[in-house]
Amino acid sequence: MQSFETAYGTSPASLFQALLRPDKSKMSAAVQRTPGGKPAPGAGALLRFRNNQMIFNEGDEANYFYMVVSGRVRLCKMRYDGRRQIVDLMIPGDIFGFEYGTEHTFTAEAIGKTVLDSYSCRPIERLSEERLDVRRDLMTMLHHNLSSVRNHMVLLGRETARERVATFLATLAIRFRITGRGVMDLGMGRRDIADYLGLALETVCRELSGLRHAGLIEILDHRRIAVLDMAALQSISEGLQQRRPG
Amino acid sequence: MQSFETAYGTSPASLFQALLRPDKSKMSAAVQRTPGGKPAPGAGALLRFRNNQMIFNEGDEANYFYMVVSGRVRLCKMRYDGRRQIVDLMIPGDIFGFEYGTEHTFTAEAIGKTVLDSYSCRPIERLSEERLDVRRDLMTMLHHNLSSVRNHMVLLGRETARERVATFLATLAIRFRITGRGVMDLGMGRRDIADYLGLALETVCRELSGLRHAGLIEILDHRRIAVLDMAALQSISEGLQQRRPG
DNA sequence: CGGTCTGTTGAACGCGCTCAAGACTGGTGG
DNA sequence: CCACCAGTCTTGAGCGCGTTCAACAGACCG
Repeated sequence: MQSFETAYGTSPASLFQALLRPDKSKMSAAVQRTPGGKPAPGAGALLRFRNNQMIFNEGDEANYFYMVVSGRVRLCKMRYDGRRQIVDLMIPGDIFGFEYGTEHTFTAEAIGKTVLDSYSCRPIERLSEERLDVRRDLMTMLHHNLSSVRNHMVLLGRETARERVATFLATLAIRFRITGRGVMDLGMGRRDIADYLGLALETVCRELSGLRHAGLIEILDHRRIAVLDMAALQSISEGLQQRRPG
Repeated sequence: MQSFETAYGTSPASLFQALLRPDKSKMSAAVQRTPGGKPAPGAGALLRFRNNQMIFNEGDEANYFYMVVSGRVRLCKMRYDGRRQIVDLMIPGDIFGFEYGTEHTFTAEAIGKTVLDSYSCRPIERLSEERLDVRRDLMTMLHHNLSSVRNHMVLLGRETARERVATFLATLAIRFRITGRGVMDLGMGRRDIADYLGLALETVCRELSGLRHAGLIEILDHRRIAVLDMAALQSISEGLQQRRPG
């Protein structure tokens, strides 16, 4: 079974291993990594956030970017009437908030108790002007973000509720390096899942119950879910399950 | 009234004016621009596409990128069962297909008769290693794409059908530099609009009819729409119209 | 142990979808 | 030039998925 303490996101962290290499880096805020690969506080300032605490707001000046050490972070867009869309979810190891422009284009909030490593944007911008590999990593990170966000657009535009929840679970499992069976800590409530998947909170509950009754998952407690049949989850996620008979 | 011949996309074209500056550029494939700002064929190879013709497929090796000279291009993702989500729409002046990675992460297809200017990726990658301003423009373009795609996620996840169609029209009008009243050529059919907005084709028809009956637009023919009340369109787009009484 | 927040389940509604028919458009060949 | 035809658009009718509203159960925390 996967340990949550050592689990961390695929996305930009691995890319940034080179970027933030302490030995070669001239940047003072270099990230130190423990042998196990677990993200650990580096020379950047460690910040602690409580549940639902705002990290930065859409429109704020972008002077810092962050790496998740523990907890979860939601990147979201709000509308005046309270409707909310989570555009990305950050898990330990993920990096967010780096803008080449001047201000943040989304709001970032902590989900649960969250620890972040924060870095000033300027040094890395300067570094990227000196070093080719740093530039490549920044570009790769941006492209990776763009690609994953586009995949999520297909989910929001063209998937059924059941498919969305299955995709969410399968994708999260992969990010946590769970291949077959395994337990994972969602680290967030139904409200956040719903706003990420573009569904009502109650629909998320119902679909999770449905997947449980189908024997694909087990709901250990509100936050922790055991994946029992990853293949079936992925099958539903890809729409191979009873859609359009014939 | 806006002339379609001189209209071109806001997004990356203006950013790339500096990038592809012919005088300073060492790249042979420099874009020449007419005084009016209209995108014109440069030293890049001119390619002509017929309606629905594939430009490149998801997974294809990414050796070229393109600028739209005339026509429209859809960037889309397909699912096995035929469901389709258009992740971005390109209008004249827009640039697409530049990947810092190795392969394209989406499919590109021409909508209607379309002319593209094509450029090899390598020269610009080399150029970006020499010139700071080129790097900045590439980064800015990527960030712009990321930001606009995230805005579209809010539409797909949290907007009503009426709001989506109003947002579509208002956004397109702005891209065509229409401020108050004006006529614009959508350049695409209802099917494409539907797949861009995550709706059924019939729903797009109904909502367009609704906006017409409300006096906000006029449908001149299948492709051309006159915007009569831009403010009202934007008001609906932002959800300020009768949602949640009280 | 009480209070509040979160999750679950049921019932009913309604938005947007599906299915279907008809109108319109644009392109083609006689 | 017009007749034809295929493709696209429009509108109607009915349905169903996911939402809303509501009640209750469970979990967490002081």
